[in-house]
Amino acid sequence: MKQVSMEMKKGPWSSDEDSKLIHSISIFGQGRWDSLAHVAGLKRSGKSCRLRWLNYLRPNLRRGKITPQEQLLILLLHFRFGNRWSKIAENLPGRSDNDVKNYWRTKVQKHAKQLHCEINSQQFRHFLLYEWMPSLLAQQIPTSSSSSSSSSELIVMENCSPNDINTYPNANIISSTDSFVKEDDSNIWKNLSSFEDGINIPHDFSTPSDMTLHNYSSHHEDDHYYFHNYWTSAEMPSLYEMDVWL
DNA sequence: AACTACCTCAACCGCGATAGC
DNA sequence: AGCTATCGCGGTTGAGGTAGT
Repeated sequence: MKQVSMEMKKGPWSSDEDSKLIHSISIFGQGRWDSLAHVAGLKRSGKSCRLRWLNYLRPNLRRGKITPQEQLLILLLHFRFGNRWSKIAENLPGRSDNDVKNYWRTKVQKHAKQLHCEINSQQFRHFLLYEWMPSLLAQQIPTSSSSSSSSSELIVMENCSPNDINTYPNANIISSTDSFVKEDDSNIWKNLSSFEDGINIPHDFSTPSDMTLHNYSSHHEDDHYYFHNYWTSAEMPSLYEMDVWL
């Protein structure tokens, strides 16, 4: 029988409570949150402790405004995953699912409301693709000076055509929201296979004339360069990560 | 300066999934 | 197999801050 908790504290956390939780996690690690709350001497539910840790206390959390780059990624990933906030947050280092959810509710839903359209309507989708996302893209600042892990310069590809990827002979697609394989030459889009949401692309699919590849971020770790890109064509956005080692 | 409206975001709740007994 | 505890997720709320009047 589940013990009915007496005098469980709710509401904002004090710095003393934070310290106790951090100290306990440093000793016992994450998980078993109810017992963790107990050994920490906190009159909090395990649930509350878990939330406090994940959304506020854990290391490497990013604070402050969601950057245009992150906004773009949220919009793109929402096309793919819908309201699966934790899935979206996995792709935003240092951001919690709560951050993503809050952004969506306070900014995106509000905007849809102002436009008097449903958030999932074709009209709003069109607005996102052809107005909002391009405006976010325009706010991108090349990140070559922000790199910290290497002295090499970052390569930033902006608004290049799909085939420009072939200028990087060692480029491989390492993950993608769509499944496709880079060709040695010719048309890299040839092997675009299928979309999860049911729109099938035939294997002899050739690069459509209206396809545009956008780069919105790049970073590197050791010898690897990561490019996050998306392409737009026929109202179907896509997202992929390209790994280039030089 | 005081009031109000709006915004942000931390925290709670309910529920389904999973693990363990 | 069934029950209970725990975890994780998405939806929602509300306190505190800020901007506007």
